[in-house]
Amino acid sequence: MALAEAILVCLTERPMSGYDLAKNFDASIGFFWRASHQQIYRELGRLREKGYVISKEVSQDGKPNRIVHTLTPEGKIALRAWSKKPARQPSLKDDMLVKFYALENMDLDALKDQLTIRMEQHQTKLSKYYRIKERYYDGKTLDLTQKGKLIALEMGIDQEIQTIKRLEDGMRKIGEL
Amino acid sequence: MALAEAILVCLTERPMSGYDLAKNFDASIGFFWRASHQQIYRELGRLREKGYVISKEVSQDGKPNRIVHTLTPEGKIALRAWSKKPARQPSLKDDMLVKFYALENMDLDALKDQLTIRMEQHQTKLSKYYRIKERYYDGKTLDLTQKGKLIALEMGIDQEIQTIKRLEDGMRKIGEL
DNA sequence: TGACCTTATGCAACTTGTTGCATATTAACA
DNA sequence: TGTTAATATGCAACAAGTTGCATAAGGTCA
Repeated sequence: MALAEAILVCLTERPMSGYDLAKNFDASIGFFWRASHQQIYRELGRLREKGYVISKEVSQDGKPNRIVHTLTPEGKIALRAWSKKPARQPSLKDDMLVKFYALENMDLDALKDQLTIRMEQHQTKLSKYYRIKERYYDGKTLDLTQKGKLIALEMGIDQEIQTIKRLEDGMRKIGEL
Repeated sequence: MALAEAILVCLTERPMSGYDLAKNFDASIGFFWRASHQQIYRELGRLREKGYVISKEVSQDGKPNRIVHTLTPEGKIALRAWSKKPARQPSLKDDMLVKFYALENMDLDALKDQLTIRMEQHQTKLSKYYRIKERYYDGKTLDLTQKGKLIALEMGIDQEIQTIKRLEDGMRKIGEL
């Protein structure tokens, strides 16, 4: 389960509240590991129990109190240990591929519409990646942390490009039937 | 939830037992939607409750009885209805990308080993796909059912090729650090 | 003034997926 | 003769992920 580790990774940067983490997941590490705020809060509870983070309530005026979570040395050790454990291969689960597989039983026009929507979604994601790359990485001097993030980002970019190509190809093929 | 539909798709071909379905998932549709036999049996129970399949016990001598599940007209209608519902975009969840993202906190040598293993796994999958393509599809006259399966297979092939390239690229990049 | 958005946290119920185990029969093997 | 593999089914417990809701303070818009 990499959610715990994804949270620990975020906390290496700086202490954060659950809310901060949820925002962070939406914007950066969440490209590679999606999680809802409910999941994050539950996981933070477990990380606290294990002693991988310590949590402190901070009062703010006007807004509700924040609970800020800080990575402990034990947490950092756990993260390092995780880096040595084999990464499990991601499960290729895709409705769309099942639909292609079952083409005979499908409504082709509906499938084409879905393909179009999917292509747009991937295009949106790609544009987002490009914007981040330009803004934070292009033409900058990068340290190791940033270089790692850039590699991950570039892998994400390639993945989106290839996915869009593949979907276009699928669209062409069902058009030729 | 496409597990129910993946099972229904399999049953459009012919009535099958849970065991047959589990085998089938290992060999064909499971490339795109993985499921354990436990999951399949549980889901078959639900499909029976909804009236999408009917189940009959068939005695065999020597071996334990099989429970053979047949798709009902209601099941076929449900499948058609599903084909019109938007496909949800697959969640890109990948340990490896999280590890790249968190490069600074990772053990680089361990990461390289993991990359090598991952590349081999994808290579194995690719070879499997090629064997199936050669054996069942190349140079054959295909009906609509088979054409759909071929498109899905070709998308799978492309996905594996691109993934391997991407991993090689990542390997090269961390080598250059 | 009411409706809605943002910040901030979290419970409860449910579905989905994984792991481990249990049962039963036959055939092949060493 | 005992072990293992293949066939065939399934429960139980747990982990992970989703959906819906609840709370609470303040700000913005019409």
